[in-house]
Amino acid sequence: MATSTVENYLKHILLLAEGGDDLVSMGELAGALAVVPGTATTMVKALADGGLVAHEPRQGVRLTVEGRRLALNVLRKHRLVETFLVNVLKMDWSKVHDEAERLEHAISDEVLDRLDTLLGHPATDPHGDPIPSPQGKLSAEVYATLATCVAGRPLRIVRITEQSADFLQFAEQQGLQPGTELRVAARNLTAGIVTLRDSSGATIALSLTAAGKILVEVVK
Amino acid sequence: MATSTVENYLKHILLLAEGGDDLVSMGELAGALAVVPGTATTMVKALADGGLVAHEPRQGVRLTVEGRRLALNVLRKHRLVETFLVNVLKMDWSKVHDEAERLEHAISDEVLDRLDTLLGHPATDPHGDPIPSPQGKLSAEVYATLATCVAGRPLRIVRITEQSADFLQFAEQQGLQPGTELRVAARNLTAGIVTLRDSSGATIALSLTAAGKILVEVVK
DNA sequence: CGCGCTATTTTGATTAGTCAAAATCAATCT
DNA sequence: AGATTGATTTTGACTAATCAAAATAGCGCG
Repeated sequence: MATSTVENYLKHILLLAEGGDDLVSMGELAGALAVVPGTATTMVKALADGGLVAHEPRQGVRLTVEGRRLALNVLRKHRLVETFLVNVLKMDWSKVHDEAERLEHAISDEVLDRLDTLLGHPATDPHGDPIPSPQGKLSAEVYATLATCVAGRPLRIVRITEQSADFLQFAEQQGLQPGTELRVAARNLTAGIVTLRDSSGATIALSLTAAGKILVEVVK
Repeated sequence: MATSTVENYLKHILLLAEGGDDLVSMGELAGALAVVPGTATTMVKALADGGLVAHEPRQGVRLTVEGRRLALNVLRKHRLVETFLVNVLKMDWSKVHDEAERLEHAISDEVLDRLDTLLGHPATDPHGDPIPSPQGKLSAEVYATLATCVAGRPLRIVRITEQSADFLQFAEQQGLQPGTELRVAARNLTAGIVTLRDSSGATIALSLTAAGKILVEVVK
């Protein structure tokens, strides 16, 4: 079994490779892991020996097929655990990241699957980030809804999944249409109300049901 | 923060001290932790430096007040996690121990509290072992019920918490009275049925409600 | 072409935890 | 008492992961 240090290196290489090409520099990697560059070099060479990454000296590092498989499994654990902590344990989302950072290395694949079932196979975590599928697909085409996103993150509306004229008209009046950028200001699960704030600073209140019809993506 | 190795040493010293006096020999400790005796000696001296245990050379080791506090916290995490895995995730109880062994070192005190609330502040884990209170009381006087115990463990009835004549008469007819030794043969939560097997090998079926009225302790 | 800047790699040292095997202690048994 | 036995402690060595600081390789620029 990979140590949790190894899992962390793989996960960060995956995340850093997402934006831009898939070759990650030692500087970036060391920064993300909060270690000095020399440490990253040493570890990456060890990972390369184990067949988990390919190291191009002085250029950077890239995941092998096997390394990517492991990295996606860790990322899946991280995001499902975050979803569990927010949706089931009602934890404040600002605290869940650190918690998930430790739990992602401690839970077995079986617990992972059972959590997934308990949560109803969510497609994104509460930040709107996509959860890799069990088969290791990480789709950027999966969208969160306004009902499942935590407050704070800048979002952009991509689709309204409700065709009734009433609803569409209401949405349009509120300025809620594909392309609109906004963020969730507050989310009250017990009251079933989601409050939004658009770029002009105006707030809009929506029922949880209505919010669930509006697909969004995270603005980078 | 104590490393998970330190937490494991403390937890095992606590558990080994339970039966008999509170001085634990290096041999016992090394055996429980699956390390060679020399390793246990080295670690125990380090723990003594940190004020977590008192080491009587050639005699054994005992927890300090602070060490006991930490050990009870770890044990509480272990047993609540086990309860969560069995009651919420419906995991097979034979698998939960190893899982909890890892998770007990990964969850924060906040998650611990929220799990406790989610589970309704259980007094014992699914094995019938008492869960230490948040204040660090580990009561041997807390009993599990036949409704909450997993199958397999040898149990002894200690009390029937139902005074109606009907119920007591039924219990007596089935040979279910304080002192009777038996074990849970099967437990079907969805059907709400618990099947018992007494020392003669006979089986008795009970509703979950009825089983919940019968307090038991684990036979050592 | 050669110089210097910056990122990367190498080197040497450190910490936590471990094992194997040798040394030591204490208690018992003639 | 003296020898034997069994547990405990000590010693020396190892692995994984890290840092600090020195060495090196590329790159662009004059």
